[in-house]
Amino acid sequence: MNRSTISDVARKAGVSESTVSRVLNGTARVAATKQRAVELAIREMGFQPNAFARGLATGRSNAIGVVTQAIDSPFYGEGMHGIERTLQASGYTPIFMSGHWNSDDEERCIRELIQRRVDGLILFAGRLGAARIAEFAQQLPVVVTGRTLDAPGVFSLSVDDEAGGRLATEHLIDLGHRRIAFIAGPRDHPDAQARLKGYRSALDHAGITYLPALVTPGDFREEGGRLAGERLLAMGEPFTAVFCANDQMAFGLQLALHHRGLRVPDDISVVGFDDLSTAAYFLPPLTTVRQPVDQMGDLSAQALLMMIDKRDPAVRAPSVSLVVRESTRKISLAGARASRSNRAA
Amino acid sequence: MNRSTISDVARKAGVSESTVSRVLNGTARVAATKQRAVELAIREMGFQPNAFARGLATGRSNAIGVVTQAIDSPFYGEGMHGIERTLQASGYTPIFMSGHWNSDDEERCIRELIQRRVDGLILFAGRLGAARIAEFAQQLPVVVTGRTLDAPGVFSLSVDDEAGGRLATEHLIDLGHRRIAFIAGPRDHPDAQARLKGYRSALDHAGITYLPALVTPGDFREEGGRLAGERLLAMGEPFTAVFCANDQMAFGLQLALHHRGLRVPDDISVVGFDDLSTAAYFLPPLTTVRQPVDQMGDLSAQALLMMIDKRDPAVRAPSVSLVVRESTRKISLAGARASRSNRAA
DNA sequence: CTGAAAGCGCTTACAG
DNA sequence: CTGAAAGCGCTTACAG
Repeated sequence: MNRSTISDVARKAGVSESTVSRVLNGTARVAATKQRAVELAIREMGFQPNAFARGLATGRSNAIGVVTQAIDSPFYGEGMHGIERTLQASGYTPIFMSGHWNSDDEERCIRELIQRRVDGLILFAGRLGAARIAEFAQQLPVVVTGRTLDAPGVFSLSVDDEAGGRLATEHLIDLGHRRIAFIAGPRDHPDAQARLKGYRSALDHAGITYLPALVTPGDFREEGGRLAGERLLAMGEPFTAVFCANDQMAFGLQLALHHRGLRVPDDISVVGFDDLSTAAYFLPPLTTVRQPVDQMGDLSAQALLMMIDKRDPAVRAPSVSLVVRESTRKISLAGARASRSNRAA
Repeated sequence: MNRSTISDVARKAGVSESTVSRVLNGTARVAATKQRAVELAIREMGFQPNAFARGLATGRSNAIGVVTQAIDSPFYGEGMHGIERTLQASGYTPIFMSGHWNSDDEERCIRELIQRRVDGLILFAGRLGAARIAEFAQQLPVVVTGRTLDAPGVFSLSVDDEAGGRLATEHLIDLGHRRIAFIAGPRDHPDAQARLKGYRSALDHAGITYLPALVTPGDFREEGGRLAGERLLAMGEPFTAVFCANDQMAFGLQLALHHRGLRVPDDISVVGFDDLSTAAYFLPPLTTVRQPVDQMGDLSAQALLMMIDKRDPAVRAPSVSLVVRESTRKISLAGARASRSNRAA
């Protein structure tokens, strides 16, 4: 418990504290003999520099605050993994905090992180208001993903969600589907709104009329997808395919279908959004719009690192693409299917 | 960027730094007028105390180090969620780091955390050697889960994995299965070893001979389960059920079965271990041995908090139980199934 | 109830 | 190449 300090090391090695600090940080040349003496002392005493003292002296923490909505989400998990990966290479430690889908918690996290003097902030697909974010950005560099936000000190990185929504919907249309349901994301999520827009735009282009009864909101989680699926089935409006605003809801939806005895893709085609790594392991493997979430994590970390270095963040968001697997199929017995899903409701 | 300090606040409020510190921490009575003046100054200046200075002065960080193997794992995700939840209620901030399934990284994480002066350490289902852990435990309280480790300063919390392995296997035996394959976890994971032991013990009790050809190792991840499944099928040794040492491998296994045209549970019954929240959403919903991972997180955090308080950690690990869902079924056409799975190989 | 002062453990000009 | 000294921003006995 009685941890040794730099002065203990200095005494043992017969040098000054300054010298110990220099070998610790490699910040200046030190005579080879002293260097060795210090290193030996450090090893023998098991000395571990106190990051608080260091941070207080330097004004830097070598830590990055990362706020997502949940530590146990597959979506945020992949994002955090990307962030962790690129931060590690540069000597920064990420501190992950969860906003739990409400902006109060999100703001609390940010304050905590600022007190801990993180050198920068990544708000990964958050929902805190733009004004608040802009305020915080006056104190430290911040990058936001999943939205576009123009303010000094903030860099935003987001994928073309609308194009993704269009891609998914067009794929279903190409397979002959006309009655395509949509399970939307939370209304206040910018990316969720964009995906809905893409869905409607694809419908328009194909001359398919938009039916409000085929659109129902979800919460981006499995349970929300399941519930949405049940609502859809109860609605009585026939459909042969459903596009879900994210993969997790697509998983949940399929449980609802399963309970009704409906099979994917035989009875209903399903498309997701994200391409979580589990999408390929789901049964049937899920057709989805790929947005490389881990790569978004990498890129956001890279951008932040550049901002901390006072450089311009020169990264570009990856583009979305359709990954066709086994949850979608050409509509063959359209009438039968549609009526069957109808009857089931 | 020019953040205000406690002395700025003191000047503005017309009091001493000590007084500001007292209202900040509620550590002593302060005259109501001064109290208000200080609070006002704090608000107006947007003052945020510097956690480094505070930590240096108090010797405490109000942070807990948590090392798991991966930030994007569903298993560790649930554990981290539990930890986060109970820590939040007590004002501690968790710092999550990932060991990536190798003890070097794990040790690096611990050192980093110690430098940041965390007040305690939770090693959640890690694999670092007992000796190293015991050493670290001399510096700060540590709780380990998923293993039993007797050393001063460490508290271990683990579920009865052997009983769980027995439960799963007995369930399959009760359904009439005799040729039960086992996809094991990493050899160096104590909990993985215990589950294997449970499997063998159940077999023994039922008078079923243990067939090495039906046991193959995995890595606790989906891809490892898929690969293990392919090895099992290639082996040519017939089986009608498989017990997987965790849920993620059970998911991966089922992709391999799907690719061979084998259906669960019609052709093969599958049991997992953990009962991840996704297990209920998988298709078919997975029969599995439940160990409440989030609760293990809660409990480990509670135990650590008690240790930090110099109290005896008085928590007991939850017990495991079998959750029967739809991935297991009574063997009916045993011969046919077995030979079919054989032929497929 | 309140303030002056010492101290926490580092880093970093500064002088040599 | 090296050391003495000041300073980072708090907290906390201590004295009143």
